[in-house]
Amino acid sequence: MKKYLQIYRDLLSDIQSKKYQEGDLLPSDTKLVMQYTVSRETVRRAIKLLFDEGYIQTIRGKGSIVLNSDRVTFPFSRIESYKELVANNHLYSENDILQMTDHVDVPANLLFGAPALKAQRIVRRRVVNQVPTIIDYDYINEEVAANIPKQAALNSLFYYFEHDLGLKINYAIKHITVESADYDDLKYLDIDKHVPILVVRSETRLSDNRILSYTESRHRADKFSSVEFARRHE
Amino acid sequence: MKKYLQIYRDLLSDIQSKKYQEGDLLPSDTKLVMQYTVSRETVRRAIKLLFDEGYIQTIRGKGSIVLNSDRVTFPFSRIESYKELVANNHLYSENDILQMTDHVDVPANLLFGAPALKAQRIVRRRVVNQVPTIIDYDYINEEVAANIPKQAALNSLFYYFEHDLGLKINYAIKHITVESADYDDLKYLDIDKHVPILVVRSETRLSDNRILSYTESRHRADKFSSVEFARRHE
DNA sequence: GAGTGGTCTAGACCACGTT
DNA sequence: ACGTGGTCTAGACCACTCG
Repeated sequence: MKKYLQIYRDLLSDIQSKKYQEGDLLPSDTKLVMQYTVSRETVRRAIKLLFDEGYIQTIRGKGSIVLNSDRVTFPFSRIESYKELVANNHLYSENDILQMTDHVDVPANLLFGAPALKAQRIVRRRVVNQVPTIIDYDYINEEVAANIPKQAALNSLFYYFEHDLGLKINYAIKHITVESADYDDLKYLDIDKHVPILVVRSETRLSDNRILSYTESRHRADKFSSVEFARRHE
Repeated sequence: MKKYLQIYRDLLSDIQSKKYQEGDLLPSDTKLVMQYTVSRETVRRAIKLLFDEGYIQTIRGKGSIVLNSDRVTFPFSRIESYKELVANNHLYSENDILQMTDHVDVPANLLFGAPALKAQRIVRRRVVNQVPTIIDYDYINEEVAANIPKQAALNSLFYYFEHDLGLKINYAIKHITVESADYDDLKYLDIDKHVPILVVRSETRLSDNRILSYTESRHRADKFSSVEFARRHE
């Protein structure tokens, strides 16, 4: 077990359980060094992680202040599976599989500079609190994963990729726009044609930089909300 | 000058100038240690920064691969001033000041757990490539900055805060939704009432955790596009 | 086996805030 | 003056990729 991750998780869990509340100071570097009997750089790695993810604010000469981190909902700047999203936000949700097709072409112009690929196409609808809210079109690179079982698509593709196939998902490039509803949006989301659609098109890559999938996620914009933590650089 | 930042900037500039192209390997840690005559941890700080911001992918046993980073446009996960946005995207843009008012109340329910504050209200319109595209409502905390000159609002509030006032901007919490156009949207953006508005409401904080401002940024959604780099955690 | 990145140590000096 | 976080050093061992 990586030591800095253990310290990070311990502190994070204390923040999330409100043991440390907004405005509180975390234990100082020195205290954590003694408590965990590790070197200071190791402690600082854990602190840096909490800082990067917006859980704390570090102030020199003072300490590490806990910030308000009660912000979830649909994230742009991290990869989260729909299943995780539902769990984190305590939603009630159901999935339909609308289609599963093999050997579909994904043309290069949909991807961010990557060559075209053969994929398995999976179309799913997410029903949140009884309301049809999202249609996901997933194109899974057949060179990475083929013949995906229906049950994996019903449960969570990411869970299947990570736990069953042992794939390491690394990053995605997401393109966000707002568009008009198309025929299938009207049909499957049961909306009026004036309801806008927030569209997230993303290309997901593995740790070895292979393309795992291209996904188009179409959200009823009137049901959409996102909270992001943004830092100022340099 | 911080050594790791110098190394970071040198490498970043080589990436952006295409000296290192997509798929190329950066010099190894060992080479950078020799080149800059610094310790390895210092090199690794620079590499970690490039990794965190999505410029490279590190692969153990192999090296640091340069990724495609031709993605700009409106960012959610970083704080960027409108002026910087325009420069990075090579847009042609003009600003109108629609209103400047002193001593406006910002009620606590607009903020993320912070108490209400007195602010200077600045309303501006951004005209991008001749098209009125964004209306920004800024509420600047009067305890931090008061009597902001008109010229600062015309040029860049962030530039004024950072360079003229010496303030250190740290982070923001942004709330993103899609809404219908209101009366002022129709009037100042000159749009049809069916054009949706992408709304970003954000609370910006300084390094000492004081609130700098609350901002509501209303974008013509049909002109909006954003590209985000997202990582998978744990 | 040689080279790569990932983690860790035990020190050190500095800038800053509080007392 | 003292405690805090920020940076840096000169080592070390490990897991991994590649020829």
